[in-house]
Amino acid sequence: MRGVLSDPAVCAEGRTKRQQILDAAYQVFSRKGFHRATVDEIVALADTGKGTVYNYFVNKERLFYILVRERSAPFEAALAEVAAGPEDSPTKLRKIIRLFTKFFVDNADLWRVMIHEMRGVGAEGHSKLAPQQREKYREDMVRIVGDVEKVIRDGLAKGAFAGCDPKIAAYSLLSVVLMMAFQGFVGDDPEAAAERVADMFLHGITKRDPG
Amino acid sequence: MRGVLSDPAVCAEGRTKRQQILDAAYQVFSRKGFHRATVDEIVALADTGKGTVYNYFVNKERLFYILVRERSAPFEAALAEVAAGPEDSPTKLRKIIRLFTKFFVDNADLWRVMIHEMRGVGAEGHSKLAPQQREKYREDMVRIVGDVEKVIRDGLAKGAFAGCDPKIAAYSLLSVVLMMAFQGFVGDDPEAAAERVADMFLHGITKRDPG
Amino acid sequence: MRGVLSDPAVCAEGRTKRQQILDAAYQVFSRKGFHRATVDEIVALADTGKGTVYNYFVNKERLFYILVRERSAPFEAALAEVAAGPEDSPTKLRKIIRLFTKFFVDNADLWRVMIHEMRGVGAEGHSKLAPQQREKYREDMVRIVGDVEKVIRDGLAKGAFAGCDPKIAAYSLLSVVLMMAFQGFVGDDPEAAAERVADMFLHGITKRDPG
Amino acid sequence: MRGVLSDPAVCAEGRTKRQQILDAAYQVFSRKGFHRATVDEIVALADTGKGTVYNYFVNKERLFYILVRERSAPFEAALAEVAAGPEDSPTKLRKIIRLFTKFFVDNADLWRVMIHEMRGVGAEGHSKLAPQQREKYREDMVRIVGDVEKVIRDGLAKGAFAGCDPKIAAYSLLSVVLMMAFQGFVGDDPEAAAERVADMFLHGITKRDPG
DNA sequence: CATGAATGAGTATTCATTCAT
DNA sequence: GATGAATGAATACTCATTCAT
Repeated sequence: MRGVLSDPAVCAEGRTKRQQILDAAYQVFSRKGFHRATVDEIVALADTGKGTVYNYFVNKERLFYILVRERSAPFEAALAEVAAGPEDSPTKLRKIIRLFTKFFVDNADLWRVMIHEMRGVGAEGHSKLAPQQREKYREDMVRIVGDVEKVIRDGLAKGAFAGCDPKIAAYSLLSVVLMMAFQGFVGDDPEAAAERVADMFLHGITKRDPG
Repeated sequence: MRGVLSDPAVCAEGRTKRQQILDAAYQVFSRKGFHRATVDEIVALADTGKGTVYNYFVNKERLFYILVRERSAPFEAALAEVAAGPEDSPTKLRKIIRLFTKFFVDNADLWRVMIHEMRGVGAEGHSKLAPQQREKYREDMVRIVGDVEKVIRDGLAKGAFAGCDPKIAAYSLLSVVLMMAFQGFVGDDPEAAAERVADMFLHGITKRDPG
Repeated sequence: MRGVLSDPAVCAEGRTKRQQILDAAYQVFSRKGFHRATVDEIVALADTGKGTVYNYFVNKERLFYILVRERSAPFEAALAEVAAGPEDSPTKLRKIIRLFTKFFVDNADLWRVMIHEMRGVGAEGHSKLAPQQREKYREDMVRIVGDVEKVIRDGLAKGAFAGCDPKIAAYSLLSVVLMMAFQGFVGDDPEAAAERVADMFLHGITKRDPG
Repeated sequence: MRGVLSDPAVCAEGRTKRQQILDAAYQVFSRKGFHRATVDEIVALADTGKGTVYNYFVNKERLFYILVRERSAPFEAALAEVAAGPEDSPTKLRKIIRLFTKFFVDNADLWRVMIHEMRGVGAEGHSKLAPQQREKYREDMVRIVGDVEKVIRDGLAKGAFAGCDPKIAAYSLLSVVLMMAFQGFVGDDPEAAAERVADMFLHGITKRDPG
């Protein structure tokens, strides 16, 4: 048997058809949203045939889901690692905000589409997505928010944080970073943007007495 | 001007056909989103004919826009009044958060759909909306966020707030309240929920020294 | 309200859109069978728009079913009338064979398609038809065959017939007449063809002693 | 000719790839009909590759035709033998009915599909089959029915039968046996079923005077 | 010969919009 | 103004067939 580099379906450019399709789908879904994205457009961008898409993905819906999951996986892993790490809670939270920010710089559009499609992370809603498919999104989402929530809950227990509901705080964090990326407020320096959000989040906007 | 009772197309129930359509559209758009909402369903709910919709609104897109605008108008007015009011900045901000929260309890779904359709408040995007239509949404949005931004900028100038970009802070506020409503975190007591957000927003989640 | 002649959807030619579609569907289904018949072709023949078909019929499957049912209804009624009539069994059977023959001269193709789609009158089968739809066909079929069966059973009880299973005989009758029509054996004189079948059916092909 | 064991593509189980495909095709075509049968399913059942099918058969249509022909060949031979045999006509006819019945117990589904595809044994029709392909089916069919027809014609000439058109009688016979098999009326005892059909066919259903 | 990844022509169905009444 | 029958452009998905390995 031949090595990976000459596996079937590996193109001259070294990307498999499957990857070409995912890359094209990323662009089209991000730009158009789920409904307005057409398989035809994805196919044209992927430089492949329509049937090929359906060889790799059972339907448009699954293509979208797998795209989101594959794009999110590295981020999810990094997030889990930080959440489980040894640092104190504020440090973890700053790291997490940096991770989120960097992730959303690339994936804000895709995520916004996903969140729209699942319509409120679990509520019965407006997308065509099969309920069982929506549940998968919800689970992925809950796992991510859950990591953040855990860090905040730890911080509350250890006296580093106070006066907030950890779940609400976690969702707030996510929504603010998502908004930042989405509005283009992150700009060229994600690190700086992350710091700004972290400061606001940790200390609020009220001026503190210097003394 | 003639009285309501002699207005054209005022029905027995005292609602004009136009209003019946808007009410039905609100329900359907909120529940289904823009794309999955069908004119047929709106018409069925409005207890009117399909053609009638097109007598009052040039197309589905404009119907949606006008719906959003009419629903937002009272809120916008109240917001502007508070923003222009005499109170100090933190008080204003708390009031604003309360207004937002109450508004979104009813309109979170509609707004989320709108924001999705305009895709990022101005960025070139995924909806079918004509660019000029999107620009209208953007203007409405900017006006609303602008009021909040002004209050924060005032607070910064007067030394009540510190260490934040007023525009980012304003958008953050909006995104957090929207998320709260959307996730069902507001519950039965919007006032309490608003206070929680205000506290988090003004003071952050870091534990302050009691001394 | 206006009379039937000026009802909406009544065309200049006096046929409703619905009827135009059914007429076109009859031709196309008869000529092409269910699968190879395309809605496009039906629409072209019916001189109407594609959407119009779906205003009147929920889908291609239901269009086919309703077509078969409406085409069969008068025949079914006549059959039931004869079956319930006062004549003796052989006379009834001859009348029934005449009815079948005349009916199949026009509808053999449609019926063959239907029988193929229901694949064996009830067995689990090869068509795409929803099981519940197939059950409807089966019921219609059983009702028709049942009328014939009853006549034969009566004849057996009254000593006019002998030596046959009434159900099998009924199905045999149907299959032979269907075959005759299908093979073009009926020709210009359905009455004569019916007599030929009736003779064969009543007396067999064995030569009887003249004495 | 080489022995079976050294034939190309003879598998461990002793069936050639070609035969595996035919066996699988028999099952799938019988169960699903021509259109709904997919090459994919046949391939899966045959435990072979998709391309292999096209090495042995030019296309799905020819695969179906060859399948029908190979399945029918032994039956055709036996039928011809009986038809050409020395017995008297009624005996031959009874034998033929037995042959038909036994054959259709296994092949009724396949035949019904074939007859549907050729749509009326020669009439211009609804399948995608090339006209020249349909002509082949017609020839096979005519040959089979022709044998039966000859036996009946002989019987008429020799005074054993009377009062029937031999062609119509032959087709009737075929259609009744096919129907019996298809409706599951044959049951566990094909011999008995054949006798029942033969009796009905030879003597009709009219009660004869015992005297 | 055997294989199965790639392909695209073909089809049912939806739904915003129009317009004659 | 009110209505709803008619329309057709748009779109996801299937599956027979090919061909490079």
